[in-house]
Amino acid sequence: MVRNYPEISVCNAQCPSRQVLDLIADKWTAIVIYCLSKGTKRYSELQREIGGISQKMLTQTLRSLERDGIVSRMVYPVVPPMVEYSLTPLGETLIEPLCQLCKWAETHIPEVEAARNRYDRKLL
Amino acid sequence: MVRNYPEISVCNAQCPSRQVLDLIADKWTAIVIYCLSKGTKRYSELQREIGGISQKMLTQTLRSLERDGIVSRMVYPVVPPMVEYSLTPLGETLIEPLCQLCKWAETHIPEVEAARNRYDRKLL
DNA sequence: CTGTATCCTGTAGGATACTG
DNA sequence: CAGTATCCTACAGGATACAG
Repeated sequence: MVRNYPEISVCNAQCPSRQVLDLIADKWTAIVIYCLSKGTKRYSELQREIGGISQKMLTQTLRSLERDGIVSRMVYPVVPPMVEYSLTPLGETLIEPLCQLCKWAETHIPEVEAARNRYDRKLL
Repeated sequence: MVRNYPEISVCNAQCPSRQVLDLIADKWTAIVIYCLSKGTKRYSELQREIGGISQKMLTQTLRSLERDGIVSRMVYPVVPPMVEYSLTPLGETLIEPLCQLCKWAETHIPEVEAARNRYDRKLL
């Protein structure tokens, strides 16, 4: 089945790409994917590696990503429970654009901070 | 001046790259930048092209981007007022990673929608 | 260990009206 | 035209406690 979209563009409010972008546009999604891009991780590993995330948000983010087919969840029937998370093939295709964004963030910190200081000083 | 960061990584809650990522991680920022990547635009043009954005959010997003040195604001002293927005050189460096993300969103809509349907059906 | 269930708060962000 | 100012609401997201 082929659906017919009025116009494929993030600028178009009706375009589903907006929903996809919305998914990325929360506090944790990008970071979780970034973390999983380095390989399969257990729940507790993710929690440990991602500084500041709450259980609720980690679970919620992972569920959402699972629903979207970006993350797969592997449950091992052992005691105590063990659950592994990894990126799906679809999820893998997100690594490059997302990592570029994270790299950008990591690389351009000083410039942004400088710009902010300049701007704030002007306002006085 | 060179600042010394404990560890440069988006996974680190103390890393300023988190702040930068937070900036992108709202509903409109990515879309506004995407729009400006196609050239200088007036306020009203942006509002017209970006479906669903309110005046408040457009102004707020633009101010924030200006503060971060990503967008520059050019005011022409005419009546009625005319204000042009464009990307700064720093802002230009964001185009590629951001556009890749938008492209991803536009390209992978069907897969994500399919995954969601699959997931939701399983839950019944 | 991997979650769920609640409660609670701040704030993102929409709607509307007004201004130089 | 390019914004402010205000009001209002939904919901993101943290803290805490509990469960299988």
